Amino acid sequence: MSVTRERIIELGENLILTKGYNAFSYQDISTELGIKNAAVHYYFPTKANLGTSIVKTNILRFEEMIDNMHSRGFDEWKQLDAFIKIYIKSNREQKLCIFGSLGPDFDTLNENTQNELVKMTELIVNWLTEILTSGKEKGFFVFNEDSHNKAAMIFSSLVASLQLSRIVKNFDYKSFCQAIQEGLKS
Amino acid sequence: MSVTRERIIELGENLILTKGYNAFSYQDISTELGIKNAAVHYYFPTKANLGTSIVKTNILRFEEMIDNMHSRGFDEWKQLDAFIKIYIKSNREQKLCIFGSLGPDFDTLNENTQNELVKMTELIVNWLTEILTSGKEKGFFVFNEDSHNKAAMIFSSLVASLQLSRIVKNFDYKSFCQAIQEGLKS
DNA sequence: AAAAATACTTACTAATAAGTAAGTATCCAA
DNA sequence: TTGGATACTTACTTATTAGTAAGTATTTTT
Repeated sequence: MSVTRERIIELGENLILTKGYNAFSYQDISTELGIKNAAVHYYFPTKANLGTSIVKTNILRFEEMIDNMHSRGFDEWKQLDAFIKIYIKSNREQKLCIFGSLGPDFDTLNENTQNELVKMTELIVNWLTEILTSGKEKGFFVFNEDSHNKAAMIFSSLVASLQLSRIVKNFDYKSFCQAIQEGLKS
Repeated sequence: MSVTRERIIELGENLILTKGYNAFSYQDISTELGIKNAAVHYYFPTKANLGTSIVKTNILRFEEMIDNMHSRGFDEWKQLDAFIKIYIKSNREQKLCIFGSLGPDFDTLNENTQNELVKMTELIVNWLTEILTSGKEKGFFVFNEDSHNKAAMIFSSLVASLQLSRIVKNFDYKSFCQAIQEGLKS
């Protein structure tokens, strides 16, 4: 596949994660890549097209990560830890996550992009629910809440705390993530 | 103060909570109010001006709520419950909260708006930290985490789950909030 | 009654946005 | 070697945006 195409997706994603979907333009991408605005339209006729592709890329990336973890025989703790590490990395790079960034713009998104975002979100929350459930059964995790609610809690915490971290000074994201994990022990 | 001015703030806030800051325009407001675009500029010369006023209004509203709860002698449970009820109401109205909506757009906001948003966020998180601390001291709340992390967790959960609720079908927001509160008992 | 403040409208400007049609250069395959 | 696919550029259009300058009607103050 085309290198330019991939760089557009990468740059578009970064712009969404820093400025938000409705604040970035094709010009932002084209000037950064040293090409013309129309060249971006060559690969992605509409912004909705690009948005959808970016979410689809995120879905693929997540599915690959899960497959990879399964093939490596990761237990529930390791899987959760790997997931949390993605957020720690995002925080280090001063970025949000795709859900936290596109979520508030949901109503302004194209139907296809909305559908992919729904797909991605359900994929993540359902996966989290499952590892919490099986981890609890195995005695790894201790919590009283319903697994789905607990999954939503952990996911929501990670998502919105990326925003908190950018806004509240001296917010210790790593310590926050540790607290989430510690909370699953007792 | 002017009725029109207040309706602009109210409408602007609603637009931020549904479409996001960068997706709404003065035209959205003026057509809804049956006035001209320039009339909105009469009250708020720039969009940054309006944004800042909206956040300031939210700060005032929050401070009034706290004062009100203090004068009514609300204990920590009742205070937390009142806070959570705001989110339940937002969810019922299919809205996000101002932090969850402006957070992702932070870098695109005017400096004054950013400062107010920081102020509001710290106000909320510090207040939550305080009631968690004193509630724990009194034996009302039971949790092992550091109060500040726990406050960030609860706040983040409430914020991002408003987004989750719009995106994931069959998400039971009330049950989710109950789970948060139950989690403070054992 | 005159002056001034209030609450707008009219009629714009300048910038930026997404998007497109038509053209060009390069490379690869038949 | 020629035709077509690929990867763009040039040069636009149309729409929308924030923002403004100048004018008008109404109310309030002096």
